[in-house]
Amino acid sequence: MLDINLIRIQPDIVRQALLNRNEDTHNLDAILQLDVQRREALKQSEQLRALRNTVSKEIGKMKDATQREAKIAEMRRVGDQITVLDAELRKVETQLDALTATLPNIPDPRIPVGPSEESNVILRTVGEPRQFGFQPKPHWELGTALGLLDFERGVKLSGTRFYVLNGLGARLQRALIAWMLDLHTFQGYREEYLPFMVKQQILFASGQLPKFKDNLYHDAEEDFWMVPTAEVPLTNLHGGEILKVDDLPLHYCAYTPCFRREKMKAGSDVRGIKRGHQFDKVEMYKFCTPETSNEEHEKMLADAEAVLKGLGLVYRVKLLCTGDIGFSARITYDLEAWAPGCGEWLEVSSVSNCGDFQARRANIRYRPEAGAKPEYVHTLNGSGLALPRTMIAVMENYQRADGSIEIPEVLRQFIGTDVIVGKDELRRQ
RNA sequence: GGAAAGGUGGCCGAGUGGUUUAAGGCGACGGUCUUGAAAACCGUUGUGGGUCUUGUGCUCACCGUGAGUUCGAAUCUCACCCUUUCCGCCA
Repeated sequence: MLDINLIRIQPDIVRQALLNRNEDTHNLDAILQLDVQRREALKQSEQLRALRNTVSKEIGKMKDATQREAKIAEMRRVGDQITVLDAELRKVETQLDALTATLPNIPDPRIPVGPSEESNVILRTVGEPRQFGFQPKPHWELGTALGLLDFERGVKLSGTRFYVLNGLGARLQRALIAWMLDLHTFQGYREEYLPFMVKQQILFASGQLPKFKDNLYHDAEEDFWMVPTAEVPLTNLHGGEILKVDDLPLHYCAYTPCFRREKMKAGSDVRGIKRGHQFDKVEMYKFCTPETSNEEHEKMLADAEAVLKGLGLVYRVKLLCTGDIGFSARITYDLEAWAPGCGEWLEVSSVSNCGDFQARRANIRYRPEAGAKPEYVHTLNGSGLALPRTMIAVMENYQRADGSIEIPEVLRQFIGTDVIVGKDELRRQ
């Protein structure tokens, strides 16, 4: 949520931000007008309330019955006026809030301006793609041959784009989760186990609602919404709180499944486990002061990169442009891992600084010093990492000519083997 | 799911329609005293909005949430949420 004072005083900044994001600006003019109406109605209503408050107190002390009745009648009329004004005020406020809630965050001036992903900038590529002495296979071939992946049974259970991980396939994912959480804990993030279903308000605060309702799953009868990312419950962990400045920055990490209703383009990403309605992710999250958020953002990027480095994967770092960053973000780095089998750079992480945008929606503040007014914290989130795509990168990069898959060093103690050779070995496990 | 009791400031806790402008206490902060500290004493104390004469300013709202009754609601009515205890069910 943007500060209404900012919108009022510097509407041009907001207008330019919308244009840079390739979004239209007509809501902005409506907001400015509603804001004027709101303050006018509020002023009138409050003046009448002030009058009623003082007169009502006098009524309580009045002895003269006639005089008393006259004042009561007068205040009854004032009350009626207040009722009318308040109804008007509520209407205006509802409209104003609805429109303000649709305004995205203002992009950081450091990011490239551009209407679409074409304008994203690749900052660096880390590592050299491995040279294979054979044609590397895509993970769906490797996985099914080794008995790690079962697409048919996934479809049987839940339909297209669902899959089952078998045996060491499931175990590889669990090993990745356990190792990543341990790594992040070592990096200073506290591990949290969170609800996977949350209330509607929680999704509003992190910025998914109202705009992206179509991408969410929810219970038809109860106010339960399936989380699309751990960022949602993590943002709201401290919702409505005034944090102690000495406790900042707060670092959290969490493993959750993620549920996303996505309109999948027919024919794209159909094969394999790259994109589905359900996937697992380990997430990092920070609450910090405005002064440190840029620095914390860079550190979080390094923490996400450490996961890729630990796994020995080749990746590149992308700085997203104004047209491609998320609704709540001011600046976002994407990390893309190289997958030689399917020949793609796979987005495995997105590391964003949301500034005070989510903190306003979730009302998360801190007191800079004793006695000072509370101010909004900054919030940051980053994947560390998304599991299916990390699985793809590991499987495809560590495959050998005979179709077996070597296990990255760091995962061996979690999975209990150095190599996945095939179904026969699976049975012996 | 059933029954009962509850929900008031950072915390405890009083408050059943009008000196409540939410008592009192604890804590915290500031001051006096002290070589220093403690104690004692004095003072201060939440959040958000509006407004201008930017002030120790004025004003509105906030006692779980939302409606309602009333000239006036923490207080009365209704609905809902949450907590605690007991019963039932359950991995």
